[in-house]
Amino acid sequence: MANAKLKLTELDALGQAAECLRVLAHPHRLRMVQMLLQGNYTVGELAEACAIPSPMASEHLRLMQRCGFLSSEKDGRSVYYQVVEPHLKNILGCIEGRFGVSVVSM
Amino acid sequence: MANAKLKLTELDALGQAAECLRVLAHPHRLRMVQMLLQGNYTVGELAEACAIPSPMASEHLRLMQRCGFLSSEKDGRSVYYQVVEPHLKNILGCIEGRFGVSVVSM
DNA sequence: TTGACATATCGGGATATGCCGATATATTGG
DNA sequence: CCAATATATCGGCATATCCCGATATGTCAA
Repeated sequence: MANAKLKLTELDALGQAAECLRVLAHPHRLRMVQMLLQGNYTVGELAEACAIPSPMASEHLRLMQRCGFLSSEKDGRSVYYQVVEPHLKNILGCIEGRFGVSVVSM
Repeated sequence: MANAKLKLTELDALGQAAECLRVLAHPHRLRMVQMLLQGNYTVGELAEACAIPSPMASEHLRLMQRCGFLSSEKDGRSVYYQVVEPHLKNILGCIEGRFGVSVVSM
């Protein structure tokens, strides 16, 4: 396999990609992204759906916001988060294709 | 956003997905997968492309093999690895779309 | 068989991450 | 103002991960 034409991404860019994947690589954060791809939710609603206390949900959301996945919008004493990274939809689609989804009423 | 119909993946399945993403979330492992999606390479060739010693490449490859991403095939004193998880192609496609690729002769 | 090479595995030290309790900062209603 | 609610932040402990040096296994060539 020597002297082949390869399409490669620079190693430092792959370092950034790895950082993004590490941020995504958590079950609660994956569920939050999965929900936010389908609608608007507050910190408290996301926390409840993950069965974790709100402060911990807030930390996860802040982490995803700092790496450019999410943005937030304040409304009264609630804060709504939205997905702003377009590639997340595709990646979540991969995960859903591999690990399954079921329809739930919330 | 209450009483909406949501498509959700079970939390324990998302835990498995998160494990897979953590395995993938490393620049050297990403480069190895990127190369193996385009051809067959030995441990030594992958190590050289990542600028790391072969024993470390071997550890990365074993990790990816244990979680079902890769399989290996021995040929003399070389070992060739291949991608066996079909979703990796799509995920790497996302990463390349987001972080870029360039054509390289190796 | 010996020496060289390719790959695999082991042990440890530095660093990062997840989680939790506690506390802090808004915002609303009474 | 006061109490209650929603969100954010801080300190620290337990654990996991990364990387490296050293060693082990397996294969070939002479």
